[in-house]
Amino acid sequence: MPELPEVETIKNDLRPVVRGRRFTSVSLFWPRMVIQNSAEELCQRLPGQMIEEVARRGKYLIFRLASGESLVLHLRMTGSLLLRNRGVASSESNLYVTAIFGLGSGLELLFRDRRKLGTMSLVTDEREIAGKLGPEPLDASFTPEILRERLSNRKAPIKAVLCDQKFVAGIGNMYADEALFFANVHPLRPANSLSEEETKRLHKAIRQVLNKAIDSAGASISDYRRPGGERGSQQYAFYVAHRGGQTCKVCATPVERIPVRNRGTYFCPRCQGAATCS
DNA sequence: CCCGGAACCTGAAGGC
DNA sequence: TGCCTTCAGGTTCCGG
Repeated sequence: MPELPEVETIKNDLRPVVRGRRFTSVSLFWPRMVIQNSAEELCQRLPGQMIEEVARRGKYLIFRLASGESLVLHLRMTGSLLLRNRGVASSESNLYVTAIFGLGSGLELLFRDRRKLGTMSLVTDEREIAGKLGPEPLDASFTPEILRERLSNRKAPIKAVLCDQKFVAGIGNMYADEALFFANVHPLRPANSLSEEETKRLHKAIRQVLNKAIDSAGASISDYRRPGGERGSQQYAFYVAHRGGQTCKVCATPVERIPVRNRGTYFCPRCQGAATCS
């Protein structure tokens, strides 16, 4: 599941390769993935446009075009991007392809998506999408004080609030579990019940967990691959995420799995205390 | 505004 | 072996 560290890795890998190139063609095999505008409009307007920059906002990947427009992609759960040279196609890389972008001199960017939930749109202003998101957790402007203030009027479980993209952008199921573990906070705690000390720990844990995952090029627990096809390695370093039935790396207590808002949630019942008291 | 649940999707995994 | 059900989770939409 691509979250902030995975999309950041994709951005870092793509940038040196595609910056300055033009979209020479686009083929859509699942037109419903185009949102905001129509598939026909995107196919008409994108070819010929030059890629000035590749950026990330939350879990969105953004191709900033010289025209001022932006192509905005979201990989959702099973989407991935693969760079390849035309002609060296393997049958494996042809699986689940929903779109192919031509990038000139035989280079292609494939959008692959087993469950077809990924999206793309061509917008005149990237803020049409990025503007609805909460703060970037790795920005200097995201301070412990900002986090505490934003938590103060939310009483939903802290796990659910961390996964809310309008609250903070880029955190999903895996990294919410990891951050709560390192903050020693139970995932079911009401968000507004965290003490100042716990909020500071959570702020620090969010940054550490995300930065460490970026250093590891993300976590390939599902379909996530880097644009060159390589896997990330962060999944091997998880403390609780997707480790149900295994023991806590800190205290050896079995890691538990519970549903929180219908999302599989992993935590250590000893390190992360109780759902109610603080 | 806040909260919880359904819908969108389909391969994988588990039960019988 | 094979059919059937359930699960996976990011986002959007809807109702309370």
